[in-house]
Amino acid sequence: MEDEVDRLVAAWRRERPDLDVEPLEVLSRVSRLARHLDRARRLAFSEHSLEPWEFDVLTALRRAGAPYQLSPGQLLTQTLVTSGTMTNRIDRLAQKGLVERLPDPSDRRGVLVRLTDEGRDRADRALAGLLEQERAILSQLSPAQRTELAGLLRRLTAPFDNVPG
Amino acid sequence: MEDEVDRLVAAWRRERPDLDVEPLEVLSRVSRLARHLDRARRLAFSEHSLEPWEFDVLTALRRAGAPYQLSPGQLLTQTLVTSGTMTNRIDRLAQKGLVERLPDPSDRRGVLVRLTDEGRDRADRALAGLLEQERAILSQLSPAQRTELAGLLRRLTAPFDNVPG
DNA sequence: GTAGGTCTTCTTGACGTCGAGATAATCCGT
DNA sequence: ACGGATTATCTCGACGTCAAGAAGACCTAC
Repeated sequence: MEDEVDRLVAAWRRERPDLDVEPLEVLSRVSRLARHLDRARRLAFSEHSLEPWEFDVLTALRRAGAPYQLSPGQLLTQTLVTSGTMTNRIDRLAQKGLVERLPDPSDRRGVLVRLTDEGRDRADRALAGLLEQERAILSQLSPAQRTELAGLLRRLTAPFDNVPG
Repeated sequence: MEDEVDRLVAAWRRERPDLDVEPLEVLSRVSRLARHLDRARRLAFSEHSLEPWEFDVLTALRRAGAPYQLSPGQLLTQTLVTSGTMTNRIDRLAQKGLVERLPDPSDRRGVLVRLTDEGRDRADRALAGLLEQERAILSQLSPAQRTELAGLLRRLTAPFDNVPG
């Protein structure tokens, strides 16, 4: 089955036969698939009245385990947004009663963000819905292919996740 | 080499052992990698004074081949943005002299967006830079692995690219 | 102890995107 | 021809993000 990237690559080979556009076969698919996934996630979360950005923050806290609290800085590395964005997200989640800000007892510069009970329930319910949807998308692949794909992607993400940048 | 998604999945297995979170091994990596790629692209394009969104529109037109023109609607399907966003993008690119709007001779509702000579040069130069950067990222994989990865990703993107949605 | 550098979080203003709706032209069945 | 449905593009207001920088707290070497 052909996709948009096949058409895109064919067009480049026609227009710029002097260039080797093979990298696009992988990385353009990654970017486009992520965009499609964003849209699908937005739809799936709307059943739980959650936005994708809310889900990202709430589940990061949920994963931390009891007492479900992390610093804004820790949330940054998990969600890949800037600090200004995170401040804003925490503000809005706190206003909705899904998280609360506490002073960090061991560092007076710092803050701890803690999930409320309602925040935890919302995160748990939305996660179940997301997994169901993702399984449907991945049904195009056999279990072995999914493992293979995850392994290849890890080789690309690891350098980003393990350097200072 | 471990990445953030390995840590994320391990955390879920600890906190929610009742759930099968295997889908995240693939799809969370796709989303996170796309985010890293966005940042890297922004950096690469800044050498050419181009924003990623400008690159996306200019290269779509460049790929179309002479006379380098497409309708706003055709640009939508290639760039995965909404129509309001595309109108705005065309406005700003036209103001910079990189594209121009022409009436569609065969449909008076329609418009054709055409690349100017400068727009074409900018697109060509930025593409070369992007490919160089992407090759560096993909150097983590052998040629055979890159082909394998592209094929697996195509199976996931094709359903999105080939349905009305 | 104290000065300089480094963290951590928050503030601010500009920017780009989205979603919903408006407008205008085209298509199609009768 | 005609009316209704459809299509193409644009308008507008709300929203979320970013980048840069500010303020305060911490740390280390002297």
